[in-house]
Amino acid sequence: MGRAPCCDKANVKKGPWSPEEDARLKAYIEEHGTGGNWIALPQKIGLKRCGKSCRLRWLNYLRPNIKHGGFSEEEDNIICNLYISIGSRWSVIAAQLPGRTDNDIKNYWNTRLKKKLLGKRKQSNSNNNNGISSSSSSTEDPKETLSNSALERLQLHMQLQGFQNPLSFYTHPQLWPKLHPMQEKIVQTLQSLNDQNPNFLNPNLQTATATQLLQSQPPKSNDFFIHPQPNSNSISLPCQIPPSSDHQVSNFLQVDEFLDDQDKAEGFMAQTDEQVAEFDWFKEVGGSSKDSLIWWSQNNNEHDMRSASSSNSWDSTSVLQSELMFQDFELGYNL
DNA sequence: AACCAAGCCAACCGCTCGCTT
DNA sequence: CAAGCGAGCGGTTGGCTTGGT
Repeated sequence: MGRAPCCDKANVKKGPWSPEEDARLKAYIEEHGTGGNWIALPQKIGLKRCGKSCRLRWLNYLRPNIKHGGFSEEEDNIICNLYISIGSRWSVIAAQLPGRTDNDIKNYWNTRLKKKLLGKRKQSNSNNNNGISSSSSSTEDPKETLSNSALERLQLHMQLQGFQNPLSFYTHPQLWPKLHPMQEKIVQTLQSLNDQNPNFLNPNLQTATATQLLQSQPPKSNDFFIHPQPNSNSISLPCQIPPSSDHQVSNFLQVDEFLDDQDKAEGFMAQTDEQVAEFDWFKEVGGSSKDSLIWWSQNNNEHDMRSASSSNSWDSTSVLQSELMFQDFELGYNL
């Protein structure tokens, strides 16, 4: 069935709202409320606007107690934590930040917070390129063919979730569309680290604030969350970070040391061209992680314990998301 | 001063969900 | 049960601003 348009597009004004329109809409809603029908509202007021547009204007701008800009470090941390935990569910994230709108948070994440993390990567990467890894400089480098969005998702996922929660995804083979050989190396190495130091991953961890959030606002039907499997192998999942910033930082430091060790460890260095490429890729992700994790841990260390919403647990985002991510990944690598 | 690129953000678009008929 | 509809959501776009050359 076709869907009828919500309004007569031809007779609807688009673009920025004038102060007069704002005033009319605000005055009407403050006096009468929305009446539960946004579609009919603009006609009542005499505005040539789509009902959806009115709703958006009210929610994102005219509504009382709206804050614009000036995000605090604490808010940054909450946004980052929740993004990693639940993904781009901006309305859920916004619900944890009074006065903030989903649109604001989404814009803030896309324009600043994400770059705050990835910017470190670029800086780190350019430094690395002055040294080793010249073999990946070809324009045919598979990395270059990976779409930016996929690369960002992959990097952020690896940086912020993977290293926070190193095995949450990788130790569920049934969830893997297909593993890149480098990912297998990562998993193996992290497993090895965990074998050496059981505290590297702590299986006996507490529940997630983010999970609780999602229980109050359940995921959509096509979402799927990874839950602990009591009978799984030695490394139980998900590896939720215990409610101690010390633990968190400790894990960061170990990852940091791990990455440094890998930089130095010739034994780990790839021997074939393919392996060199893989290693370059790993260094790119890993190198960025180091810096970002430092930033992350520092900020978390300063602020995370102050907010109940600032969860220290790291539920996986949906498999759908991960699969899409790896579909892009596969395309990029032509796996 | 002029031009260009990047950053930023308000607003739009199209989709899904859930309620009503 | 299916169709119709509005609300809500997340992704994307377009235009303004800012900074660099």
